[in-house]
Amino acid sequence: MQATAATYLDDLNPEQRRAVEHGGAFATPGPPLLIIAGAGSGKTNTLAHRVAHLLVNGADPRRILLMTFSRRAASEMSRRVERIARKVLAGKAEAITAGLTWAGTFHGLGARMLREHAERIGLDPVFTIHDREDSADLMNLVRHERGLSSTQRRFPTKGTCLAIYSRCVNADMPLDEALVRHFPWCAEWAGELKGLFAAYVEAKQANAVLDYDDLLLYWAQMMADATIAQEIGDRFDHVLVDEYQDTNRLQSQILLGLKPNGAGLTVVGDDAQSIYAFRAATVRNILDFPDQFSPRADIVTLDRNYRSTQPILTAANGVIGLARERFTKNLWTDRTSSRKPQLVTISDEADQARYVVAQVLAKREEGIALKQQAVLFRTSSHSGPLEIELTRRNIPFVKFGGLKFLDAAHVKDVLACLRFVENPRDRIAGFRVLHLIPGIGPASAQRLLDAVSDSADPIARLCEQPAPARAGDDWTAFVRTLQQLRYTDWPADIERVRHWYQPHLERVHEDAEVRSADLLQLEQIASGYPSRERFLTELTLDPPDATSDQSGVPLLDEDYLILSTIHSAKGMEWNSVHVLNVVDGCMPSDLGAGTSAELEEERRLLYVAMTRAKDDLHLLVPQRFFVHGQPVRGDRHVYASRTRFIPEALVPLFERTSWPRVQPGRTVASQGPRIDLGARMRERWR
DNA sequence: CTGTTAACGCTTTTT
DNA sequence: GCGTTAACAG
Repeated sequence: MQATAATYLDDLNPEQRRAVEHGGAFATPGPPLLIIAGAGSGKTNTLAHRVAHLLVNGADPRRILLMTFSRRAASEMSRRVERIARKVLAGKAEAITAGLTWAGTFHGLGARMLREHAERIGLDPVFTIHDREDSADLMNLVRHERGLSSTQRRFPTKGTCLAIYSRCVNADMPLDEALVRHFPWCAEWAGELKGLFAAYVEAKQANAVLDYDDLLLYWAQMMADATIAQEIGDRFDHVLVDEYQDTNRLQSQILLGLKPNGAGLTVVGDDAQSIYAFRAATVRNILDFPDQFSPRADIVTLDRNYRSTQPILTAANGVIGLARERFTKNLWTDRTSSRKPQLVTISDEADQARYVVAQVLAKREEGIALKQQAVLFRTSSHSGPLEIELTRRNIPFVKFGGLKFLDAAHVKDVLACLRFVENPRDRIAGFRVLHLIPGIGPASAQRLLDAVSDSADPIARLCEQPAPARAGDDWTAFVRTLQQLRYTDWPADIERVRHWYQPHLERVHEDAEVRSADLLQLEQIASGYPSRERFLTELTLDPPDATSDQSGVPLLDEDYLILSTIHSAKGMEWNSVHVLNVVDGCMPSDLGAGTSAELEEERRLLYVAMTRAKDDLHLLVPQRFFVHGQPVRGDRHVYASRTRFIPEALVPLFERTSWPRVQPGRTVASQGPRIDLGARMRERWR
């Protein structure tokens, strides 16, 4: 290696460097490697250095498979790789990292792999992908057809059915076992469920659609064939997987199919941050990884934390230290500070929102941009009161996680129309579109779909159908649009759909203007994709993940506060972090406190939230919750208590405060505004 | 058969 | 407070 080339590794600590240089600096793949990377230990940086190191030393970027948890993580990785590579390769770096085309999520890469091999595995190459809601709709259809919607005793809902199905697939678990372990209340329906799932699979095949699980399942099945597995495995010299603690059985099968002896395989993760067991991720994947190979995979542990101050880390270690299972490492740092994390008692959620706003504005006065601050919560809806307060005070924010723009009915309508012309066998899409036309209800829609389903060109056949009795002009307009869409013209297609849809939008929805703006935005997004197929696929697999108070994400140079579910905050960091509702019932969620495994996952969730903070951490404990489902001015409430994950013994690791500050002898009414006013004055001149 | 209304029940985290 | 489903009238 040239002496100058090594300088880009100089900033790494010895363990990081060992991880980066593992297997020798050559184009030939080395033995398997497991990197256990604690929170804030420079994991992304290390992985990016490893990729850059491989490239600098002659690895072919097109032969590197990089699997990350989200699309965002993949592009962040590519960005960093390029930056590092540029130090050595200067102008050539960009061209080389541009060759890094196999970087993305398991699901995204799976879709691409399957489309490439579609013919060989008997899949229609124009298959479309169902998101969760579409899958539930199809499940519901099948459920209905099989007479399961009118049973004497209530049959599980479509959502539950899908969850059971998904669990079986992702955990590679027989139905009976999945029922006993995760859905005991549905066990009496085992026979019916089995029949339902068989019919659901047939329906998907008849419709030429894949659901999320299929992308992994088909891929894994494809890898079970030795010939294809070798062919695909041989396309890659290096396979790197990020966030390995959050992968499931199916994903580890795929990985093993790609590289049976582990050569060129690198996985990175942290067993203490495993928070996706609810979708069948298993921490066993990471713990058992080394022993799947002989000789055993090498392990590098990164336990030096560069992110948080010592008091924050000590508190987080305290929380995770009470877990039932010991973890593989203890984090340490040399970032000293005298400031302990705050444990703040507040009266209710409204005060919680006011407190956060006051603190956030105060921080900004100290020079910490809003973007450097985040508010985290267990459940998307927990941020409701805060969102109202932020909107009222005109503070811009962006929210990650929870309900997405793509889940809105009007957006789904437009997408369904595009999906239907792309894949006319997709009955769920077809049904949704036909149903929009006034005068066409469920019966007519089914009849129309039946009439064309056997045709070689269903769209053409549909256009020839006589107008349904009460549809009239609306039918004519629909047919005209379909004919325009038969041969794709991208992105003009989406504009045509929008024009056709506009009158229906205005007829069905009160707030047509707002929704109409959303559709314009969708059209904007669409223009960034090269084709209709790519747009539909990638939008389903990587939906834009932020929503904000204005429609659309604020411009990049604007400053805005980050609101995020803890799950969506994975891998991120901020100077200042507020965690909402650190009370029993929210954390752990009372839905997730059933089994001890679920409870442990909730504990790790709090750990993940706490370790996002660099300098300042506030855990908020509102004492009173208003109960939902009562008259507007209702006063029914429950009292909550501090989360069980911070028992009395851990309290000394925090600074306890309450807000508004209670002074003896004063009544509540006389306290509030004192702290707010300063901020409000400043607010005026923003 | 379609569209409207009333009652019901459930309610996390995400690819 | 929400969306979904069942019942009912047109």
